[in-house]
Amino acid sequence: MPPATSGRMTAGTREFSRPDYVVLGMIRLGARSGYEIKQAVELSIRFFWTISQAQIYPSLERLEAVGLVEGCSEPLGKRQRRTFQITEAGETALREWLQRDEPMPFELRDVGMVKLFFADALDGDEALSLVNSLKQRSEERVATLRSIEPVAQRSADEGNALPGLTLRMGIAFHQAMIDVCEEFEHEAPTR
Amino acid sequence: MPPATSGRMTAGTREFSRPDYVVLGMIRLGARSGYEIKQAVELSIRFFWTISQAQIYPSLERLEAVGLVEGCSEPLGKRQRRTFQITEAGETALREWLQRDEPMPFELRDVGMVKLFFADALDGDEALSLVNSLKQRSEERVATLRSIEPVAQRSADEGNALPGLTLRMGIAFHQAMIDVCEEFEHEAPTR
DNA sequence: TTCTCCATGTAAGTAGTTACATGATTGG
DNA sequence: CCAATCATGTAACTACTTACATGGAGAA
Repeated sequence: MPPATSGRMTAGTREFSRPDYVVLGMIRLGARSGYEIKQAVELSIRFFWTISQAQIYPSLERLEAVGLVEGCSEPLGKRQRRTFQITEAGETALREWLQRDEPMPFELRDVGMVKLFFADALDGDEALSLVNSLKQRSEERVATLRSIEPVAQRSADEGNALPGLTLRMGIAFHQAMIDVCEEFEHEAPTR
Repeated sequence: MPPATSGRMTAGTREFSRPDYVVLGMIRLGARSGYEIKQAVELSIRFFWTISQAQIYPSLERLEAVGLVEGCSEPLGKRQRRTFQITEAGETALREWLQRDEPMPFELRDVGMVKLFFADALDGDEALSLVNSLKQRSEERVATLRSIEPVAQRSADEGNALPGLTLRMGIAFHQAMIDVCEEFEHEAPTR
């Protein structure tokens, strides 16, 4: 098996890392500076992808070096600022990536579920309280996701419908977790 | 804000990392050697937690050093082998961790959803084919999870009911993703 | 003046991985 | 005898992260 680097390939096929494409995609959606890209990520895809500021600026350099984005110095007053636009080549590269047939691992890392898995070590009521805290966690998540819905609606009106779909997915699978928790709460006392 | 190390704390409260507790929990459930722990993880919690072999042996050393597990040399023939059992102190520490009120981040990292988020850059049919591949991915996942159900049933019969709950959650939220994909497939042509 | 926001850049650290090394055992 | 499995150990690396540094702008 070839080493599974999480993005780049040894050959020449896949020149950019996943974070690079995220940066590229956010520029396409209108984020101009590195700062705005970070903000855009926090406002939108943070529930299934994160990126730290420290990654963004080197990534922008790489993308600019190969001409997928075009940077230009646009200071606000004396405050330095580099803004970026996606190029034709950038659009093409992004679309190529979106259509590329590659493994898309669904990576979940959840201490909550791990605790639940081991929770037979607890007494019944203690386990129930863990289930309840998991349910609460998902309820809170559903609430914050629902509060984003108007934003997604606006972006849909502007021709970007798919962000709304990822939002629906987020809501749907936290709702699914809530349902399982509730089923258990009803079964549990009669065990 | 204190540095958010993903497990240990600077003070003395939380002496062990999350992987340490996973190792401890697996020993409690009957995994004896480091090798068996790795296998147990792959057979059970791998969909929401992973651990590499290289982490396990150092972790076992730490746990043994503080007396949460008791190791003993049990070679099979001339093949070296150290087996472990959980101690009273280990059981207590595990239960304390399970009940500990701490943040339980639900960390999802999914290129599939990222692609979907950006997929308005594609033509309608291209986007549909991405949605379809996401749907397929979840269908496959649901199928493999369903194939584990008998194993979970057996563990439930032996008094460990909660692993089955994590399994149901896994099935439920991949089913939820399938549902959203299908909704979209039905809406999309009429957009 | 002080706080928050805008904006960039980087050094140091961490948590994890892969890859490799070793070697016994079992089954075809 | 060869491949797969059991079993442990570790060095090198990767993909990030946090923390810190700098400084202008606007508002209270």
